[in-house]
Amino acid sequence: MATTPYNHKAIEKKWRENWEKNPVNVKEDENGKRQKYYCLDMFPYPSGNGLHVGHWRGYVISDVWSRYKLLQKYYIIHPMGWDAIGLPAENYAIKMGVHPAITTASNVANIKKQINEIAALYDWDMEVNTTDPEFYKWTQWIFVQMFKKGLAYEKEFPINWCPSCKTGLANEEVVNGCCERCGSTVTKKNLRQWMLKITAYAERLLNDLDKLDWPEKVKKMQSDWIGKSYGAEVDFPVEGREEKITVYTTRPDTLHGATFMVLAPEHPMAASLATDETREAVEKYIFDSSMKSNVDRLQDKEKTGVFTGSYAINPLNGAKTPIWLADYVLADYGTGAIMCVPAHDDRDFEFAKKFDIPIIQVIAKDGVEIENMEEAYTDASGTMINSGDWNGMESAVLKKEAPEMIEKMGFGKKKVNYKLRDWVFSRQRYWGEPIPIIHCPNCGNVPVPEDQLPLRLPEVENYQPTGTGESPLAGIEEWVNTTCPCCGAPAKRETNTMPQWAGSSWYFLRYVDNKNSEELVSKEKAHKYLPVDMYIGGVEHAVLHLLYSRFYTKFLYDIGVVDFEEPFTKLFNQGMITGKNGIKMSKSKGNVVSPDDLVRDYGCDALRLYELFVGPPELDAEWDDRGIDGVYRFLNRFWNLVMDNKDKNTAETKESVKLRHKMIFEISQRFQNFSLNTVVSGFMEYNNKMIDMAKREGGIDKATLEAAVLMLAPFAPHISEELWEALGHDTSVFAHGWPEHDEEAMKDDEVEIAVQINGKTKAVLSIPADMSKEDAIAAGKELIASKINGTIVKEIYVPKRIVNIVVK
RNA sequence: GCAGGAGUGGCGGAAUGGCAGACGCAUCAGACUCAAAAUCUGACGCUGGCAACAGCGUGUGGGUUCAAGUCCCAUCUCCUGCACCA
Repeated sequence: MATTPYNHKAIEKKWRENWEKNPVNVKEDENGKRQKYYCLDMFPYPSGNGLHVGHWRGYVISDVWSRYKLLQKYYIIHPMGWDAIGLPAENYAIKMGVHPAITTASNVANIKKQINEIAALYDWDMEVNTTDPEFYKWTQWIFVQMFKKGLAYEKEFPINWCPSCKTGLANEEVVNGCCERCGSTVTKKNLRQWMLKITAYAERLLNDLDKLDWPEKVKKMQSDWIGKSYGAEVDFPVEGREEKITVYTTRPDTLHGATFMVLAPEHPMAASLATDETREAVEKYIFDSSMKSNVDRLQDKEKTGVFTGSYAINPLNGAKTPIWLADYVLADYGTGAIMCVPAHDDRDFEFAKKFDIPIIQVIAKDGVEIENMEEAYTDASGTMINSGDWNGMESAVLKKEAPEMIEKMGFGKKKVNYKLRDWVFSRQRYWGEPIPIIHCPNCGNVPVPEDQLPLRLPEVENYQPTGTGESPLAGIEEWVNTTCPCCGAPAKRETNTMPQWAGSSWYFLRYVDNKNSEELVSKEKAHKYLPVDMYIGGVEHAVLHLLYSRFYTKFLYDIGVVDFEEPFTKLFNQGMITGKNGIKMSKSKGNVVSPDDLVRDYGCDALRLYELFVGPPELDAEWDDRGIDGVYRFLNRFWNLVMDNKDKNTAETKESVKLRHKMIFEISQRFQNFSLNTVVSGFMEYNNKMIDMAKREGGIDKATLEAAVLMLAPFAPHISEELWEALGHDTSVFAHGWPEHDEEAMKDDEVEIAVQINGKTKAVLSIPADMSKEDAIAAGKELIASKINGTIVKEIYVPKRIVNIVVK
């Protein structure tokens, strides 16, 4: 037995203090000997609830990976900070009845303490906090640069409005018609807004996804969100009028089958198309639609619509095409008007059936026209029928060629459309960065001069949201009233604030130069330390934060602040830790597991190991406290193994060297595959093997123990440091390099093979590893001779694995 | 509806087409102990058998292969995302 039992409390205390004095991370390249590795966590917003075991997991994953890279002789950028400005923090403050500045400060202090319990490599010199004016100075500076480039602009239009959060929302923040944060049904409100022209970057945001080492799922979500489609705009003359109606279609090949046209009720021409007979119904429909929320529109699966009384002329074949209004057509996509081909589109088919509109099939599979169509034929493959000159063409070919043909015929043009909309960037709330714009009656919108940034958020008595569409800042006269920086005339400040995403869109750049008062980040540091090599966080930010950050980075690239276009080279989404039955941990469910007790009883090292042992890091896992006993027992057994054998000077044997190199090889490979749960099981597996060997041979050599300690260090840094010291080292385990395996030393002389008949194992046989095929088969056959009934038709030998005798 | 992921013992989960169930939890038995805990040793997919052993087993049904959890086709269930984007 070990003379000193494993005492996690004493060891962890000792090494915390030690690291405080002598940090283990190397922060420089040591004259080119090391390369940088920037491993980043999605920074938390400092909630008052503190951390649970689920939060730990992401931070443990990133720290294990950082330390692994450190052992691989990189120097590590591994910072942490606080996403403390914005709605979540403000809502919490309102709930507590305390000013957000106070709650965020105390929450930050609290969570920082909890995060330190993880014993991660975080370099607190790099810390940033989005509420710090020295930080949001640059958040505002970026806005000013965007304004100067015409990418930040003002617009009044009906935006998504959350009646509970009392603020406007970006499209990305609306999930199934509800507020992403609070779940309230989102309504429309006509408001003056600041917008960011993210659509100007749609193509680049889409194309550059190819460059990224990101989960395919996230890339897909982003490309779906950007939603590029190829098609054509087609101009339909309106019978008896000068104006034309332009529709957008991705299926111009089906133009001959267009039997009606539908405009969104919000279309500018909608009301004017009514005739005396239809006017009343049309106006009612337009009014009713305007009263419907987005959710109602989505939920009413039954199509509604009204005939305007007017007709358009199909420019291709001169057919008279009735014009309808219907709210299944979206006003803000394409041109807000569509041509309808009921034979080949489900929605148009449903509408035509309901309102008894003719259906003309123009694509036929194998040239056969369907009688009594019961559903739309949406398969794009087939040949054209009922299509004049186009008859007989392959529809797939025509689909590609039609836009240009239409362009040549002079009644339309090729057109690419995106689902992505510009970003509604202003919020009618207090706890956000003030938008640095001054409204001057003479000069219009003037940005706050850069030397006057940061534009500080004023102290205010009442920070409750007003709900009127005005921010609480609008009530502070002395703040609102100012003078124009251009002409000196009395002017008013913008009172909207920025959304919570503003700071998080670029914070990762600031970590590496967080005290620079002259620049957002110096060119040298940006070049040296950025971009982020590994970004770790939950998948919930797939189209919010991660899209915005890419947009910001591309903009900063365009204005020469950084020399790369993509902020996060590799992305890893960790799975969520849930309570029993996969229920999300939350205070209200009462199923939150706090790490505090576990750290006290089992130690930080044990919890770090267990966080990853519960399952593959990318999958969700149900938390079960009982399992932590297993990793704790492992640590104790490993401790005893090292302590009992460290001073024995056991000589290396061929077997112990083989064991060591196999261990190094297998664990390294699992690390490399990011299979962190099997790395932990690998520790246990080889620990068991080392214990057996030590028992069998009276000891185990030191080099093998050292290799095991080194590889355990990223997961369990405290015990590893202690054991490393016990093995006679006076420098940190992290000053050493990752062990290398030797192919030759791993080779087995004897291997066990399975001997099968028709693929079923009948016996196991030990043979020399280099035995010939013929000999192996002969040996296998001899062993199972009594079980072979029938004639042998084939004999298979897979080296070092299997002999299979095929019998008929 | 569309897209992506998953389905393996009592449980969490392992398996470059090559002995399914590594590793761990729980359970059971034994050792140590006056006793318990801790620790150590062993058993542990299902069915039949005292046993050696035999048969069956990776959601379901087919297929390819000497050999399939793994590849192909079909199908069911669950989770996630998107959802009238023309």
